[in-house]
Amino acid sequence: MERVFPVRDYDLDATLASGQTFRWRRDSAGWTGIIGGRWIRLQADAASLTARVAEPVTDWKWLEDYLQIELDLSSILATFPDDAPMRAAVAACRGLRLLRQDPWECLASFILSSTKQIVQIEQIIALVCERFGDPLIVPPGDTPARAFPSANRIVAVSEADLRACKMGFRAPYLRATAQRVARGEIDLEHLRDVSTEDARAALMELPGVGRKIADCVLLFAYGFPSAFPVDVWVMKALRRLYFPRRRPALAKVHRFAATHFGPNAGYAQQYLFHCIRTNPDCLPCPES
DNA sequence: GCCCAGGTGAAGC
DNA sequence: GCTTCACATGGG
Repeated sequence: MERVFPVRDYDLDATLASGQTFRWRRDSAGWTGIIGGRWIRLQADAASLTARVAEPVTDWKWLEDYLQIELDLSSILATFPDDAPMRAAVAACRGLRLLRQDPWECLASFILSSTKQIVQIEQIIALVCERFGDPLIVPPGDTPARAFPSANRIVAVSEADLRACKMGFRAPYLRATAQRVARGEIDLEHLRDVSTEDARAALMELPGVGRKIADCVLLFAYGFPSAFPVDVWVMKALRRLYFPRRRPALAKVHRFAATHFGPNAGYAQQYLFHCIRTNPDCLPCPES
């Protein structure tokens, strides 16, 4: 079954390969992934996205929500600061979008992300899904696919079996956080209804979740627009662009981000991240 | 061999 | 408050 969604300003490649999600695979047929337990293949054309699913669908809201198809990107970009770095970043990857992902998968994925390259994060998550995820229905002849394992499922896996997925010291963090979720000690759905600060504080109570990972989940799963994850790449970009010849403390960077990048600071952050990571020279260098 | 990767938590000051 | 360090594993 197939469905075409007209879109403007949608760079599917940049969106699915910008380190906000880790399970999509691209080949000649397009991008193949899993959303909410459904196998899906996406193909981008100049003015539309074509979605193919394995089973009939009547309501496509789950996909429109995930891809943020209805979002008017230009109104977001208009809130970015009008400075040379942001102009360069938007010029380099206009059409990059933020997805609206499942909170548990996003949280678990980013717990596994610490001090790992994106390729390795993808490998770890692929192993976890292959070994512990439920099989899904795929079109006849396509590669088998599995769901991202639930928190309950992760709890049932031994730490040794998790470590065997090459996640190293992150295994106890993932398992302990899964326990909190499985026991209902944190309600990930409820976080949709609270303030950014309260949601962040709740996430940071979880083992293995600090400010950076919390901000990733706030931004990529819940859509809190001011969440501003600062990893080594974003720090590198900010230092070069806005703090030349300095080494600002993290707290200072967050204060700067909150005032300088506006209400959609998180969106701006993703543009900076994707730009500097894909082409270190794409952002203007003030002096040097 | 080296340094680095979408970091966090504990210990020390 | 801040800095330093250990924590696994693999890429370049």
